Amino acid sequence: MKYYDVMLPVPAGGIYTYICETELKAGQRVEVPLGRRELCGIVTGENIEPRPDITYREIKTIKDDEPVFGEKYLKFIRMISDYYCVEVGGVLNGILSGAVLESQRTNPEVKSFERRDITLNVHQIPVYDAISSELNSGFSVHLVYGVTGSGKTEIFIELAKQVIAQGKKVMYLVPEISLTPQIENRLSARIGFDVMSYHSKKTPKKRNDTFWAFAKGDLKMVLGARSALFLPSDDIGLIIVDEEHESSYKQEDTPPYHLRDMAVLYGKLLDIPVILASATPSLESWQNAVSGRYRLHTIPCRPDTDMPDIEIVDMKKEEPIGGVLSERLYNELYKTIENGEQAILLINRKGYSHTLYCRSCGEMIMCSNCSVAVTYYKSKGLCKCNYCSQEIRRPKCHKCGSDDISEYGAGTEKVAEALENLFEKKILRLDTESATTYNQLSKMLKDFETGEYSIMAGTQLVAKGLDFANVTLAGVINIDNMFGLPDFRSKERAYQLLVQVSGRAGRASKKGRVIIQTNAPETDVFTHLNCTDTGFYEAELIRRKLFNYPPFVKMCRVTLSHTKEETAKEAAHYIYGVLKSVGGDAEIFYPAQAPVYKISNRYRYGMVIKTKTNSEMSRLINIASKSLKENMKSTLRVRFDRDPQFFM
DNA sequence: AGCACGCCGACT
DNA sequence: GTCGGCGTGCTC
Repeated sequence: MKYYDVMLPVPAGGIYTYICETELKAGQRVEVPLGRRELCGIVTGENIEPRPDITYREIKTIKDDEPVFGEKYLKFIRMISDYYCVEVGGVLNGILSGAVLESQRTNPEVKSFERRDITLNVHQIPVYDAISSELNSGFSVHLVYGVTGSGKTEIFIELAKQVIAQGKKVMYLVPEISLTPQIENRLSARIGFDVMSYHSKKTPKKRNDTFWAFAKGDLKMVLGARSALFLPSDDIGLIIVDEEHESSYKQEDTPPYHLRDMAVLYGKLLDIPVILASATPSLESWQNAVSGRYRLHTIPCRPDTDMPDIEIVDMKKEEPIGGVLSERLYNELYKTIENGEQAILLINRKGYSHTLYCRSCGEMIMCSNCSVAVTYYKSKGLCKCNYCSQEIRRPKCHKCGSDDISEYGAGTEKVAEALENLFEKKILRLDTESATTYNQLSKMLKDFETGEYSIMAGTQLVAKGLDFANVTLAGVINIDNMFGLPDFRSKERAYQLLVQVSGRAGRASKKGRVIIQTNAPETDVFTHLNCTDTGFYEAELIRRKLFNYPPFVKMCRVTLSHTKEETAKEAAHYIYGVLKSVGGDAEIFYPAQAPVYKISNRYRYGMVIKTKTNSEMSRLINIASKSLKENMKSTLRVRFDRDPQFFM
């Protein structure tokens, strides 16, 4: 009879000790009683010093004959726990679905078939060779920098084949995989084995199958979203993070991890290579590449493909047609339709949102639980709060009680309406409201491809990797509101979005045109939009250095929330005092109401910490966390958002 | 996270 | 009188 520590998905703690008659190894799953429920957890090891003041209970069932999670995997969880100041139970809860943790092992078939080989071109071979030579030299990070369509995927496939041939496994991580399931088949055909995908929109059954096929079965390569990084396996040989700059890689829930950073950390722990890829890298990765920490591999523009002409239209000199289009963009759209070609229009939603206001007193309609304006969804005929998800059917003014409510601003719906009136044609509207499921989206894309629509107008979704041969015009209706956001990355995001939209036009034989409407044509993001022009990066790095922003400093946003405003405020000031006294040369901002100071009836205060190094940040937030636990009410919630991506 | 215990408001 | 609201604290 021995005592074993078991890691459980319990947010407030995580490690509990149990008695077991059978000999157990770290990494095996067990079912244990906790309070009056039963939970599945992972054995982390034997406990040789059980405490006399606790009556230990017995492990109920042993779910695995052999370990499923390796020692390195368990270490990885502890590292995430330390880095983000989240208990291991909270980490486990946030990275693995409960259903998978409780699942019974399955043995899904992984088919193999004759693979279709492709030879790499002269631009791909040097990159392949450089990375290939380091596949067996332990940990290294490679930043592959090249436009969409430059053939990055082909390079990764060849590298993956090499890793698989050595009996190791490959993780291929992409943002929003649920929107592009075709690539699963494309990869399979090229690899010669089934490649399964793993993401939250898959059915629990399919997720379990992929989990077991990768952990214990014959699945050699998994394609997945953020969560796929946490599929355990003993012999992972390569991790690829595509579109590494995507901010959707940052998890909003606990733990607030960034997939790219976790992939690099895991790669270091496993001592294997990690590939990051993007046409528009994050400033963080770019700086790591130019400083030599990461190897930079640039795929040059293909000389045989004409890059689109990019034109900036000064909207200050325009009288917008239909309230949205410059004369230039209107004429080009007209010409495009007449030539039987297609156009993609980007409508940047942020700051242009369809909020509601009261016609009698002018007040904006706010959510009753949160300090944000509600958003109006015309197609559904209701209002919704994007923070607490509350829906309101008959909005009323909170100030004067009037129900004479009107909409304000122009979202995708309004722009699409205006365009339909101008061109007397149906416009395909593409955004996360009009395309909620993959099937819906898939149908819309197909309808566009077959030429049923001439114009596709939508949010950032239209910029993401869609490839239509007949699209010759890309238009940006509005982009300026992206610059004004209270976020040091706003320029970087605008730049990345513009480069991506530009890449949508003229991808086949026809030359493309890009028209960008703006009120600030002198802004420098517009001047470096061409393929692998690094001018923006150089200028932006200087600005980041000058103003002390990442990648030159480490950042953490501390948010404290409580149902009583005073308690949240007090806690914030208390922590500020603690940090000031131990902070050394760290920059600690005076606490203030969070940008959204109330969410779901909890008041939020926050402050930002900047330090020179990660280890200094770890030291500070660990002190803060401990001090809060000892001196503050347990109902107070603290969140340490390290390397924050969003400031709203 | 769940789940129970416990202490205050309005109702079969 | 009790039903039920959610604040508080614990689970090996």
